Amino acid sequence: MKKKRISITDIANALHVTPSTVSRALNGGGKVSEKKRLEIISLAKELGYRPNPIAKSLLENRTHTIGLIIPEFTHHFYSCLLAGIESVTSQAGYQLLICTSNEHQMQEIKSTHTLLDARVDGMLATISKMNDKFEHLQEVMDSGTPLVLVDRFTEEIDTPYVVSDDFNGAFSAVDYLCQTGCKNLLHIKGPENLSTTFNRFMGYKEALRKHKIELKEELILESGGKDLVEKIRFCMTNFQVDGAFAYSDYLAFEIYKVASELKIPIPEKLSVIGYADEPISSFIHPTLSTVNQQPFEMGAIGAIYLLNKINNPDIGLEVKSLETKLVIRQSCLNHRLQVL
Amino acid sequence: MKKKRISITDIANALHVTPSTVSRALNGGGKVSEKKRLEIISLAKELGYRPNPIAKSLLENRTHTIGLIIPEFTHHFYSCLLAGIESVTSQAGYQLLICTSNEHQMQEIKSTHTLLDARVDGMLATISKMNDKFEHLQEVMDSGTPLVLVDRFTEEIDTPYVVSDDFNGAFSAVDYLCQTGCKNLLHIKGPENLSTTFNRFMGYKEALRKHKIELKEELILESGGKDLVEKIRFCMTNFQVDGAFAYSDYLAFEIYKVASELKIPIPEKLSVIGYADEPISSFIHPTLSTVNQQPFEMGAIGAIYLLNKINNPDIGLEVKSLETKLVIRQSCLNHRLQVL
DNA sequence: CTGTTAGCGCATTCAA
DNA sequence: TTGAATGCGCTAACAG
Repeated sequence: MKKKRISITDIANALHVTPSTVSRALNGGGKVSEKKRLEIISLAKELGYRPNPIAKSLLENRTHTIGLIIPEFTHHFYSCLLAGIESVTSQAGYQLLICTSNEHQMQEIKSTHTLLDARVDGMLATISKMNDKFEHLQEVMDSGTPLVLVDRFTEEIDTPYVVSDDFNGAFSAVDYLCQTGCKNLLHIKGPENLSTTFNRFMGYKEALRKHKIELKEELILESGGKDLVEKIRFCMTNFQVDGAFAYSDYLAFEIYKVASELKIPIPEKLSVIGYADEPISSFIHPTLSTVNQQPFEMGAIGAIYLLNKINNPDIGLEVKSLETKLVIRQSCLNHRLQVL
Repeated sequence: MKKKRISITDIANALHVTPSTVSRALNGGGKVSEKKRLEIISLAKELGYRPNPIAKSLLENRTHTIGLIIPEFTHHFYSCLLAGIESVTSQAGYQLLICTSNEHQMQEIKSTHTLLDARVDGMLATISKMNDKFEHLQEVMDSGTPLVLVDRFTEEIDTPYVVSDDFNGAFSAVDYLCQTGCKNLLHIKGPENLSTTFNRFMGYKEALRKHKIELKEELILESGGKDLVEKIRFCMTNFQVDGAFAYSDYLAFEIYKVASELKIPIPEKLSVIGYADEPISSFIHPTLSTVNQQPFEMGAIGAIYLLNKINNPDIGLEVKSLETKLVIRQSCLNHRLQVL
């Protein structure tokens, strides 16, 4: 059984004063005689008094709690995001209430309601992949609860966000491939309907354009279906692919598999760049070049934006497209680059 | 500004009844005339009324919230643990309040206070590595807040826990190495003062004893210092090491490095087994054999124990040593096993 | 069947 | 300087 915690009234009774006096003594507000003040404070300490934030929440209509919705926990990207968020919220004295959507819109909607019901002071959300409706987010906005979108965003909702600069991240990767001499560049796209998928694809296209390389539809693969490996195999056997840029590191590993099967050496005959800088990337053989999205910073900045908006609701719309870092490892040739 | 949510009183006023009546109508308790009941319910729905859990918490002295303390977020193990916990708690209608200790005792102590102050209904904790004092956990116990220890535990605190069966996990790994013919078995120990370090070491010893292999002190390495790689190199050059069991996958990778440097082929001349089944293990070359600890299950069971204790404080002490799974991959020879 | 009263723990009036 | 009263939103005991 949870023990009753000692309350302001308990110590008031013990000292034959009223709760109001104790409250004042403890909070410094109002005037309390020095003698009583010291008595009260020392007794409070002795009894291990700790104010009940629940009561204060009810009174102040705020909870010092921030709600977080993420698609899932087990991807390294989200772990880092979470760590970044936690580092700033805990610093600022806020608690973190966490929900997962499992990438399901239904669960995401449920989570927003849970967090709204919990009266969180603000909400951070990475919206799930297949979102096409945003009423639940609008509801959050309408309730007056500050909302910040992280990693993924939608133009439907007019609220601060922090995303990764996918366009330039992809551009820098493909640009590098082109600079090192690749001519036939495979791209494996991400899930449909995701802004990140679109933006990385645009970055890919832009880099090709810069290098005056014709865009070949047959080198652009959707990752959705079951037959991805076959499609990759088909491409690599028929189109002399010498460079590949994948939407994710995991998709890049699919390329590794096919290359190994077809005895195409990486990076000698094929340069590969993934996306996300999963820790695996630096352990796999050959180590995978990739684009680092700085998820920790993303989380931290998102949390800062949220705190800003909580503390000043009229603040202007803060948005950020976070710079990425191209990490070149063994999966890319680079001697041709040095020649340039 | 956070908008005032509509309350039971609002709808009471609108309908010219008292809040009590509304409360009864909405909760089904007590008698309310069918007519009023329907009126109230329909208006509540129309106005989007949602009960304020804060108020209920104050009244009931419980928050439907569970506090969680983990060392950090970014190791895959903890992500899975977290996912396992979340799956159970969300199912049961509990919220998750999360704190990190960053493996620092000070932060862990602060976190317990934060969660205690938040009046969580129960607490799940993975105690940090260097813990030598447990007053803060005793404080949690004394407050009457159910506590369950996960992954790491201490005999100082008499409360339910779920840990991995490190002894048998290690035993099965080393037993396998012995069965496949390894004679000189290196072991890299984990951090000092950790029960897991001790138990895995005991499993190692027991397996050697079973196979009547003499324990050689010089083949047992501490992982603490900076000079680990040198110590591994020294061992491998001087003692014809043909099998290695590391406290973690990452430590196993250190062995990979030295082996590669010394041109000792894995698994032909050296079989290696790590611990934890990090996702990296199945991507690295050669893929690493390891011991899977079932972190998701661990989290889930821990959460179940906690819920049990919350719902029935007098329940007996539930403890579990979770079975591990030996995962054999390319880093171990196995043909000799098949001969047996 | 329904209204009144009281109280969870606290801070903030207003009076004294 | 201190106490008394009020209310945050809700439920429960009691009284009609």
